[in-house]
Amino acid sequence: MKRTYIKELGTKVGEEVMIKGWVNIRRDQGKMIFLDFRDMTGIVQGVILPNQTEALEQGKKLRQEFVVEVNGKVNERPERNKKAGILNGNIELEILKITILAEAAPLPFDMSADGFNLDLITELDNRALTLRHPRNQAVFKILETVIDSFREIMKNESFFEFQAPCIVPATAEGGAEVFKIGYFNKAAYLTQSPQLYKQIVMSAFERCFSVNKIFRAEPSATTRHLTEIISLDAEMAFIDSWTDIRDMEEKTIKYILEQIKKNNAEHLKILGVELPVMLDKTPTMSLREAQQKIFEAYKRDNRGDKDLSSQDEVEICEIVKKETGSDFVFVYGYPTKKKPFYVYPNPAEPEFNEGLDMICRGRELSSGGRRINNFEQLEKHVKEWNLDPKTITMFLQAFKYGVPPEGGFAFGAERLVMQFLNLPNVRQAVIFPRDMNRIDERLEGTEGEF
RNA sequence: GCGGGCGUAGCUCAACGGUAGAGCACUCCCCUGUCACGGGAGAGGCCGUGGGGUCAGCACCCAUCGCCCGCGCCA
Repeated sequence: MKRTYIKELGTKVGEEVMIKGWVNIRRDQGKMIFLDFRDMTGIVQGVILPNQTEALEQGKKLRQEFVVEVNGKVNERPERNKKAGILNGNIELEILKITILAEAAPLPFDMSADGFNLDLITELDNRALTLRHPRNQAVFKILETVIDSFREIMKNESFFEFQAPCIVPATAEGGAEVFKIGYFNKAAYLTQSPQLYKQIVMSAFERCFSVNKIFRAEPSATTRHLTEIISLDAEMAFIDSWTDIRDMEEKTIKYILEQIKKNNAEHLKILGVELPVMLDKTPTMSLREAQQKIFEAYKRDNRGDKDLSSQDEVEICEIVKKETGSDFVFVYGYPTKKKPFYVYPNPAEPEFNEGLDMICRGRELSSGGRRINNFEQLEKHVKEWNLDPKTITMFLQAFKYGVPPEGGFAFGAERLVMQFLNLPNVRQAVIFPRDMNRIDERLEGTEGEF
């Protein structure tokens, strides 16, 4: 008999079917047993009636996560036993025969919907098992949608997709710490950003994007840092102003939110979360304006700081939410000297640049902005930033031969999911998170020190 | 890196200067309509580790390791 997926059982009332899946839970009533089965499409309740002596005997052996093949008949439930609002709430499978395909050891923790409340460390130490929980699957399905829909909107907007390299020579970008690796008898590094590569590719293709793993060796043990990150990067030429970048970024996020709403309604329901609100026009302000607003509302004077602190990001979002209802805000205009060499200084006020951050629900989700496209200006910045031009020869070569006014942006995919779903820790948005203290297993002591 | 908090059963957590507890999971028994059922019994602990003070410590003090949260750095 051909396998029927659990989601399809509702269309087979009265028919005999065969399903395959896992035992979600057993409710043993003695003379009859209820069993919930799970496959990749959903859950259904099965019942072994008292006259099915062979099936009862098999049913007694089953525990959670046993893998089974079940033959049975799809019945409409008696009226008083119907459950509204859940898949297969109106039907059940009358079990005729159970074949055990694989046994499962007793679970090391409670997988029930109510009891699934694990310490992060337990969750990650048992990833192979916790990945089976609907709540986790909901998160990772949404991450999948984020990446898919980023690709879709980029392609719809005529961006060319390329794969940036992960192994890079000495890095020119300041900021984040890099991982050094052995490369034959030389040193190389893991990329911390496809930034320079996407600018080179843009110089040939006008518009490009990449979905890339990037690596940060920062000793940051926080709820929002990883050492291995999925970076969603875009770069576009022939812009008139940094506001073109903002508009494209806004359009991108809007599309991603729409796709999540469309494709992941049931996952959002499982997680019990509301997506952030994006208005038609997202509020946009300069760094100094943001700091002024914070000063006026909270009497904390950070006017003059080079960037928004974590608390500033929380507060500016509170202010914007209250004033406009938006969960997003763009902040532009950072001190030129405090940002990477390629960021475009505002011609009217060169001490501030046209860098752009997007903040959502109190956390920075993205940074971007307009870049310098004039070769002489770029060379001047390389010198002023004390960079060795030899380490970015290929990058400079692109600009030597003519590059239009341009800019771009990047999102951390995991942090995006974290903010959209209100997860308390970014590790919950990654199936196999890497951080300072973990590569699958916890890194303890000095054993295997490099 | 700095600051704060927490380490008790497989998991999630109580309690308490004087005999170590619950819920779930596990083993066994009962249960014909449950909704990740219900009832009963059992098993399971060097109270993270090492010191110290006390007649007496899981509890108080010190050290150490681990984890969580915040800050810094960053996306």
